[in-house]
Amino acid sequence: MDEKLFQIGAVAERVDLSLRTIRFYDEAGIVVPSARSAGGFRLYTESDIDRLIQVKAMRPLGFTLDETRELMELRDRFNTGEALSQLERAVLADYSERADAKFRKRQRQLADAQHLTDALRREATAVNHEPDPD
Amino acid sequence: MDEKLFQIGAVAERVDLSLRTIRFYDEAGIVVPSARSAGGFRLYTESDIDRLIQVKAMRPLGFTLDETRELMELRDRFNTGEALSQLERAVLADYSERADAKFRKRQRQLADAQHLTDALRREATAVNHEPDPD
DNA sequence: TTGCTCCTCACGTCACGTGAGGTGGC
DNA sequence: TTGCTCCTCACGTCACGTGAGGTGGC
Repeated sequence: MDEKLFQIGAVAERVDLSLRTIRFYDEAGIVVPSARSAGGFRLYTESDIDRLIQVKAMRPLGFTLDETRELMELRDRFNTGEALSQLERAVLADYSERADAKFRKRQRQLADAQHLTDALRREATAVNHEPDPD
Repeated sequence: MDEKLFQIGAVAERVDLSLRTIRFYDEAGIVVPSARSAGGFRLYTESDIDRLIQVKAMRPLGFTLDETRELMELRDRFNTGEALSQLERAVLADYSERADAKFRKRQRQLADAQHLTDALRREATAVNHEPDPD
């Protein structure tokens, strides 16, 4: 295959995650690099990097890393054509519903945050058009 | 004034924050209840509750609690008609800009999360329409 | 008086941040 | 060989969660 491999620094820059976070995801078994150099450097393939991007995208949903790992494993097995048991399919469907619910919750929270930033902007604008107190 | 006062439990239910979080915001000086009962119970006014709602709305922006407290203090002083110094007005404007930037960042992150939930929904739907593996 | 609500420690947790000291590789 | 990149501990941090043991108030 002779696949292109990336060291952690290049990966961090591409996906915009800290080195610590990427190492942490390795330790937690969420995104384990496909290879290591002779000297022990983590070496990531394009598909490892895709996985990191997926995991990063999940973060706003507020799943724990344990949940994230379980979900990623199920999705991997589904996307590689592996057959899932009845239970596993139910678990996958449950994650999907919970993800939707969490997404809608974040959307509401972000709408509230927007109202706040709007109010803040009005205040900051107003205060800088007032006469100087000296 | 004879203002209506609320115990922490009623407040928690109204604003949908945990008792621990509300106590934590008190300890951190972010939302300190306007009164205590003779027995030491925290007693919140409507305006205390408004403050809690504002603080809650700020959370998705990812400011630290120290920053949140500083910003709330500046906003309070502005909204009660107090004059702000040149420096304070600049700080307020800076918070406003940072809040906008953080908001837009969260918006992008949430859009990424939506793509992920969409993909997940497709997978979960597909897997439950496949033939049973037994 | 009972029971539900609240109180203050104080330790635990989750997802990392931040050095400390040491090695790898173009 | 130099310097930049990476490594593994390991402790720190932020925003709370979670009991433990005790008191308040309709």
